[in-house]
Amino acid sequence: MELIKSGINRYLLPKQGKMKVNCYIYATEKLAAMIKKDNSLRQLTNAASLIGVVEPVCGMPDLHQGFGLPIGGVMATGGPNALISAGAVGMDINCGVRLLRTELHKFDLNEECVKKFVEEVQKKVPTGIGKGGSKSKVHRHIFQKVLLKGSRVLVEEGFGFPEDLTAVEENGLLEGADIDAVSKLSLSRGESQLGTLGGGNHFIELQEVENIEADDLAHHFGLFPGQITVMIHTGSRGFGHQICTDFCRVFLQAAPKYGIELPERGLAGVPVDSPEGKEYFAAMAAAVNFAFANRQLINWDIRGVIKKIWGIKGELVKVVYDLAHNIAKWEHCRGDTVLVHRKGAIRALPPKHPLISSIYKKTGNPVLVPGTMGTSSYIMVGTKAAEETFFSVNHGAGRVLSRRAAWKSISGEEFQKSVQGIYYGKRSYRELVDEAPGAYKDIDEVVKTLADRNMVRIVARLRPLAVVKGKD
DNA sequence: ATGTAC
Repeated sequence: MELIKSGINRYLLPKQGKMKVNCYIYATEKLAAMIKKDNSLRQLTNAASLIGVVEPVCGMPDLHQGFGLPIGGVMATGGPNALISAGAVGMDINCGVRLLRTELHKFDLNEECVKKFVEEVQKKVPTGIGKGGSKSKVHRHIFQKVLLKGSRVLVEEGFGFPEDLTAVEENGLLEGADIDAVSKLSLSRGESQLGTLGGGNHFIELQEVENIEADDLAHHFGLFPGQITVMIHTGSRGFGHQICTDFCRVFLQAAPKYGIELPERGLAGVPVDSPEGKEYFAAMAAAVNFAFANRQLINWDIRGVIKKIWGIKGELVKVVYDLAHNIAKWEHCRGDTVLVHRKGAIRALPPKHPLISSIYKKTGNPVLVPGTMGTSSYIMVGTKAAEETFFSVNHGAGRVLSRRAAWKSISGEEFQKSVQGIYYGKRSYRELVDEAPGAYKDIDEVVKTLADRNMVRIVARLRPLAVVKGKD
């Protein structure tokens, strides 16, 4: 597939065949070469062939093949033919990241309390998939309320502070959720999973601020050099997964009725105003709210751990920000209101944007980009130039090896070397190798791609000290 | 990502 260079770190995949709009891929030369190796460009052109799609379909520098839309894909739809696609949001609805900041400095930590942190978090937060990872401590009536009202419910129930809510995308609530739109199976899978981490790439990481690149912004975000932070990466667990599965089936069956031609099964979509489209949106919103609340509850557990180990009050552990990686939302961009599907992409609103939470009006919303379990994470902010991607930027490093390939090609020795100095508890090579840094692209290069285009500004870099991961 | 498959 031919990519035409089109400005700094940007390639045009021109409209051809059944495509209705152009695609843009954001990559350095090196990253573009990686992106060409899997099926992700084909998937972007398929998305660009859907009815009602708005130009351009975007591929982020961490782009890689997924189900339907690739991970790192952004697809907006609009106008009378606006389509909604469950596959273009992804299986893990509102998979996302929350960052906490403490008043601790790295000099306040020693090896012993870093280990203690991991042990205590493992004790408090259920991890892994299936039964072990699904022992929620909140009552069923809270679960149902959460689906409709988001993370606010947990604050009301005593699992957070009102201040937490102002530091969450959409204040932790996507309006329009409806429990009747959610299958019984989703509800039964979800009700025991609020406050659980999951497996795969989900994690809780203890970090230090290793470098600050924009003093003014870092100061506004409450960050200082050497500071200890905690990053939470998780989503809507089996609840969102089941909703995606349910509606992919519904959409696949309903699409012909609306005269929608599907370039591939994973992109199955229906008009957003159709009964099926409305029902999916209502179910997706419930999963979005579940995931915001999931991170809020884990946040609360971490406050407990920090208090136990360092004696620091929960109020002094603040939320920097919390945002979604997998979501579809109506957003205002370039004089239009469009339904932005982000699948492995983050919203990065520039300063003064009307949708930004008041606390970040002056700076733009913090953009949290996790690295891998062995490499640093980044905090950035979007600029006005991010308008060309519907204010979306890359969400992580992006896989370069599949799980199987990682297991086959990364040796125990290589794995150990790549996570040296990072405490990850009593987890084996076998359990973690598919998350090895070597299975991912170079986060520094990925982040630099959009920074060099001035679509983002780098604020700070966070170095991992310890990580809690679930068993698969 | 995920009761890793219907």
